[in-house]
Amino acid sequence: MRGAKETRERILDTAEQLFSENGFSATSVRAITARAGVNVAALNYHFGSKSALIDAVFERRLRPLNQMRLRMLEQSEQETAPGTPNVERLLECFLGPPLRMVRSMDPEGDRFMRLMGRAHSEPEDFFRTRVARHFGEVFRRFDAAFGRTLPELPDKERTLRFHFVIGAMAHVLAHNPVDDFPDDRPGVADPVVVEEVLWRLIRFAAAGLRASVAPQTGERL
Amino acid sequence: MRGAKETRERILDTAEQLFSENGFSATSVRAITARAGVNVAALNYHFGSKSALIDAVFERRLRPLNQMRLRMLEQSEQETAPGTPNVERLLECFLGPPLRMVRSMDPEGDRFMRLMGRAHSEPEDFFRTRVARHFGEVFRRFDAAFGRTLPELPDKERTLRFHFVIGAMAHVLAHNPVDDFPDDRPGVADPVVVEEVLWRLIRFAAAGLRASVAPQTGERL
DNA sequence: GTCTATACCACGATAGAC
DNA sequence: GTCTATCGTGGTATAGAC
Repeated sequence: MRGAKETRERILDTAEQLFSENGFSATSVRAITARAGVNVAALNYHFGSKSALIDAVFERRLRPLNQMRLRMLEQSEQETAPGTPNVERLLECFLGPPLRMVRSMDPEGDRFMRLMGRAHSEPEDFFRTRVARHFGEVFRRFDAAFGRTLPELPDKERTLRFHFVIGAMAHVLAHNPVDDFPDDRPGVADPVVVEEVLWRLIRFAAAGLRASVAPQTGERL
Repeated sequence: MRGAKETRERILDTAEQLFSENGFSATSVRAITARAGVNVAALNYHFGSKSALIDAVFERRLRPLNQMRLRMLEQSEQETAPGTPNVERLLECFLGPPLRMVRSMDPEGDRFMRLMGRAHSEPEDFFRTRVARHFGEVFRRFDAAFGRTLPELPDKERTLRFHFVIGAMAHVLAHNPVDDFPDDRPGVADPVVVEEVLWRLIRFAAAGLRASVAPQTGERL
């Protein structure tokens, strides 16, 4: 009746929507296939399992997003060569694509980014094995770039601070306080609000990354 | 055969352990009751549902933790009266109790804090309705305290930055990069490492909170 | 009031017909 | 490629022992 491509894509869309609304485990494959108008077994045929379907949902969105991050990173490094981009510029390359995907072009981007934030705290081996597979290279590339921009910062300290930035980003993506931010509740799709929050996050993170590595001893109180 | 108190407590302990190891949905009530040595219906008798059991697990740990936070906040405000505590001091009151509960006194604390980090990204209404019920007052109290310490910062900006701090904290709690931090892999229960990471997070967050509210216009690139 | 035994229905996954 | 039938397991509800 329909082409295979179409069915696969529709299952993907429906799954992404239901996952973002109710979470992964609360969403049954029967609910997905029912709304997509296909048989339960069709899902298993195309994806093998519910777990693999979740993989596919992430894969579809994450690849272009991370490609965008790396492309922006390369461009910013070329523009500033032979020097290095400043911290704010690096942060925009890293935080801009995911933040702007929330409530920008398509409503699907919004849904998916809520999923992303959520995935950062999934059961032990979820984030590590699935998301980290795509995220690993991006993490290392940006971690190295930060190292070039902040050469005085010890490696361990810088990497830990990068983790702090990722945590702040994930928190914003998961339950976005973006909505509650302005006084005059704009439309949820207002790109101005996203841009404001993005730059406030960049400024916050830049200050944290640039903080001096303190003497530490006897600092309590 | 056993007292009700004992059974309830044992279910709670077992559930906390299994939840932290495998996540909420991956842990079946049958697995919990089997390991606890009680019947499935005993769980439903004491807690009503799996969802309510999750509530109870959080309730038991979160109450004393937030009491500790508020007690430390009050003490720091008394000690600095009529002035206000500095940002670092406030952050220690807020971040210290949860961070130190990881790998400090009892092994249960470790398990539970992984759960806490995980809960920050649960399906839409999970964190908001369950955890936020206990967390709401603490959030408002500390948000107000930060407002007194950083009076020049606009309210919206400060609250958003507080969210960034919470995100960084949650990320550290969930998958703690604490373990990977030092070169010479100490015992996982080493309180020195926790204290180091705590202070690095405090320093990072303090710098971010103190960052100037920028002119913003034309800041890109 | 505290708990066990057990039944109920929805879930994820699979085998096999078409 | 798609569907039907079916299996094992999940959360929950009920009956009744003590």
